[in-house]
Amino acid sequence: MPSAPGQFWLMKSEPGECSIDDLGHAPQQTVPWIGVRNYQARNFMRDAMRPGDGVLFYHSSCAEPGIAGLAEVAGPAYPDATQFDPASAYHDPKSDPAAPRWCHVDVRLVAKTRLLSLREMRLCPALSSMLVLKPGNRLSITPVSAAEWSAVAALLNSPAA
DNA sequence: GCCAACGTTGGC
DNA sequence: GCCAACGTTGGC
Repeated sequence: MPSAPGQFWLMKSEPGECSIDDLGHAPQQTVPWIGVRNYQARNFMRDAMRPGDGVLFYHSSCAEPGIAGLAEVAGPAYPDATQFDPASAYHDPKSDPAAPRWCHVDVRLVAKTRLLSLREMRLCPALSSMLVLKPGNRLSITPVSAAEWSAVAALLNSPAA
């Protein structure tokens, strides 16, 4: 656990792209959070995240969506190199190298946890305010309140429902 | 594979 | 600056 993170976030990752185990096997257990092409999510990383902030690592678009581990923001945001790579799926021809449009932070593993499934999250009244549970929410990065973070931590420390 | 939600694009 | 069309996300 981060000792005293300033803020908390939930970050979605498709396990086929980068799972919690992929994060654990990465150098320094840290991955660059490349490929975000949504302005709101970018703004969270660029303007609001601080090194040490707590991250709920969430598996999306998979058989068992849910929180798979805890992580932390490893450093400040910097330009996403893939936006200038024509061979990359994340290439953005409209981005000006003199004023890069997309940036990202690095994310470091804190602890792999049991899977707190989306289904179980929905059953917990203390989590009902979480943005990720709102119908139709597709934002890949969402802020998490201290109360929500604590409630998630409590659920992770108890057996699956 | 379906489909609802919603962000982005582009014509006007 | 409106808004319809389109593309993407992501749970089911």
